[in-house]
Parts: sequence; C-alpha cells; structure tokens
Amino acid sequence: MAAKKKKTANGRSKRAPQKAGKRAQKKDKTKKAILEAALALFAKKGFRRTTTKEISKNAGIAEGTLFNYFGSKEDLALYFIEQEIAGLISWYEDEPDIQEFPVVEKLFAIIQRYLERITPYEDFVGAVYLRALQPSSKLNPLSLDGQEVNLHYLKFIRSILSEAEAEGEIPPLGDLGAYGFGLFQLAILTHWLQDRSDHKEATLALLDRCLTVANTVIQRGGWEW
Amino acid sequence: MAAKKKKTANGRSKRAPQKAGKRAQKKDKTKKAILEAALALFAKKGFRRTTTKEISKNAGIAEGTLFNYFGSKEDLALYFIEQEIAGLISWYEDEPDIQEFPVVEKLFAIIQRYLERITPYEDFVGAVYLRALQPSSKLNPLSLDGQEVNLHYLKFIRSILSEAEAEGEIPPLGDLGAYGFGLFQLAILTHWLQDRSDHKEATLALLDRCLTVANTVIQRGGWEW
DNA sequence: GACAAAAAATGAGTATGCTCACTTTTTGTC
DNA sequence: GACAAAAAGTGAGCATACTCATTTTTTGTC
Repeated sequence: MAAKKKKTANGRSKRAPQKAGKRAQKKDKTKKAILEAALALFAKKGFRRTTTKEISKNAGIAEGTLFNYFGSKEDLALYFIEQEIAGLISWYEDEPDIQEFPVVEKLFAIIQRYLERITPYEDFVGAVYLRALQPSSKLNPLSLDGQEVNLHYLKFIRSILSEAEAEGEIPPLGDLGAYGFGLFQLAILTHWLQDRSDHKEATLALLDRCLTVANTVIQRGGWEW
Repeated sequence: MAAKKKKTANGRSKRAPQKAGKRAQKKDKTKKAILEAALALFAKKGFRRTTTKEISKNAGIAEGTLFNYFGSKEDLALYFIEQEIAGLISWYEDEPDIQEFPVVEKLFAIIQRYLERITPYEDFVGAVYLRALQPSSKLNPLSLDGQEVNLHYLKFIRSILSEAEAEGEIPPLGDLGAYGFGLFQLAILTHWLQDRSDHKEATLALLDRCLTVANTVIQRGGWEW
C-alpha cells in the first residue's frame, strides 16, 4: 500500500478569502436557506399548511434536497426548539443574578424563560413538540439515554438540583428530581399551549401558584394554600 | 300544509324479528366491522403500518366509507381509548370496596386500573393519545370545555375530590385538583409508555413512591422520603 | 488539466390519508 | 308499488411527505 497523504500543500489558490472548503460552505448556506424559508413560512401560514415543496422552492433548492438536511418536516421544526433549549442553558450560565436564587426560584425562572423564548414558535410547538413524548422521539424528556440536546438539558437540570441537595436546600431526590422537573415542565407547556388568555396570563398565574406551593412544602413542611 | 304523521302503522311485515330500522342496523354492523378490522390490524402490524385501505378491505367496505364513520385514522384509534375511559368510570362506580378507600388511594387505583386496561392498545396509545395534548384535540385533558368523554371523566374526578374536600380529607383545591390530577395521570402515562421493564414494574414502582409521598404530604404535612 | 471517488443535488416517482361528485339503498308517504 | 327525499356507500382522484436512481458538483491526486 502506498503511504497516505493528508493534503497536497495548497493546490491552486485562485480565490483568496476562503477557508473552509467550498463544500462545507455551500452546505452551510443551503441549510441556512432552508431554515430561513421554513421559519418564514411557518410564521406566515402555520406548520401544517406549509408544504415541504414550498419550503424547498423558497429556499431555492430541489424538493429532495430538503430531506438531505432534515429527516422530516417535523425534524425541521424541531430544530428551532433544540436551538432554544441550547440557548436556555447558555442564558442561565451567563446570568449572574439567577445563580443566587433559591433552587425553586431558579427552576421556575428557567421555565418562564423557556416559555418566553418559544413564543414565536407556538404554532409548531403545538404541532410538533408533543411528538417528543413518544418513546421513539429524540426529544422525549424521559429518555435519559436519548439525544444530545435533551440529554444535555437533563444533565443541566440535574446539576442544579444536585447543588441544592448538597447544600441541604432540598432533600436528596436522586434521579427522580430532574425527572419530576421534566414532567412538571411538560405539564406547564401543555397548559401554556392550551392557554388562550392574554399574554398567557393564566399560565403565569398557575406557575406562580405552583411556586408558592413548592416553597411552602419545602420551607414550612406544610400543606396550606 | 298537510298534517304530519309519524309512521304508517307498520307497513309490510315480511321479516319478523327486526326492531330498529334496517338503516341503523346496517350502520351498526358496518361500524363494528370497521372497529374489528382496525383492532385486529393494529394489533398485528401496529398503528403506523396499518393503512386505512387495508382496514376498509378487511371490513368489506369501500375506502371512503371508513371516513363516513371516523373522521381520521387517528380518530379511529382514539375510539378504543374513549371506550376505556368510559369503562373506567363504570368500573369505579360498580366497585363497592374502592369507595371506602382514602382519596389518594382511590385516585391511584383509578390510574392503575386505567393502565391495566389500555395495555392491549399500547402501540397506538403511543402513536395517538399524545396527540390529545394538542389544543385542538378532542381528548385534551386540560380543555374543560372539550369533548364529551373527557369532560365526563373530569367531572368524575372532580366529584371524587369534592367529596374528599367536604369530609376534610384534603384542603380545598377547587378546580385545580382535577386539573392537577389530569396532569399527573398524563405524566404517569408518559412514563408508562416509556417503560421497558417487565410488566411495567418501573411505572408501578413509581406510582407507589408517588403514593407514599402524597400520603405523607397530606397526612403528616411533612416532606421526608 | 485529467481523472476518479466522494459528496451533494435533483426531481420523477411512491405511498397513503383523505375528499367529493356520483351511485345505490333505505325510508316514509301517497 | 311508485315516487322522492334522505342516508349511506363508492372509488377515482388529490395533496403531500418522503424515497431513490440518476446527474451534477467538489475534492484530492497524478
């Protein structure tokens, strides 16, 4: 066998200001075009009434190409949500104030922030996110061994809880903590989607009420509303 | 205008043992045929891999007819679940022992019974029931003004809670009680669907643990596991 | 630059849930 | 029984998410 070379010095250098190969560049561009077209159409017509054909057309690509980038129309929509989940973590980490809150407040702030951020996507959260509950889904909040984003998020929540446990703020909950949080968040999300009040006031009120209860239970060990 | 008559005595009586008109009879038969064919196929091949064409064929009707009876393939699957919910209520009402349980035990028994009953449908519960979370769905457990079955179920839960409130077993929760129960049941269902342990032991264990917690919180006003 | 292998794009084709204009059956009335 | 209106049934056809064999583009090597 001949020895393998990685790259021939630098070939022809006809174009100056390019780093990453033409391939990767184009791929990036295409992906962005798809996402842009999709978001615009989803916003304008809603998830269901937007066809993949239309997205492709607006993105300037063939119908088939879309599926080279996203496994399905739902995956495409899910992408935006994944982005927000990743963003949620960074937000928390960059927010110095919130780190000083008691655990319960921390967790509620996270949920609130999450709801705020996904507001623009409400239409397809309703249509798509709940699919996440299916055992096979990438985004299922209960499958610890699931997909990257979700796993990452769960670890994030668990770390917050662990810290609180370590400081004696809450009793040791083990895995059940992050687990329970996931379910609670899901419940709230469901309520939120359902919520037809102005600015989702009803959900915010519910969150507030839950926070009071949580605090009461934890701090006073009581059960009075 | 001529006076309206309801029925001409009894027309020709060629066939003896028939009561309800031929129409209603046939309709019933067709519906049953569809449900039977659908259930058999869902069980054999799963919800997704069963086509409406196949169901129609096995039921001995035209493809279009199926949609005269059920609005969609999902509605068809949902029908079985609706049946079980209705059955759940009758079961409770006919079970004298359970009526004497403390509220918490009552509620947990209901959930457990529900899980048992829907076991044969697990495949399409996973595929379909969660769709129920969408605001537009008939089965959404949060839409109080929703569909018959669901509304009926919620009232049922609320009546159990009201009774307990009246007897001072639990603090007054108002609407939030049934609401919270709905969400809890949902959470458990999600876990159940996810659960790959033998006989869903993990979910049963979780239920048990939750029961303990609920009892502790209510009875002792404490927060120790 | 020629060449081949790898990557990406393509769009005609497929599968399937569902619609709808039309046909057939049933019913009530004379 | 004849008739019309209502109900139920029918299946060709539609829309659309997705596949895949083929073509085009890019890359690395000589």
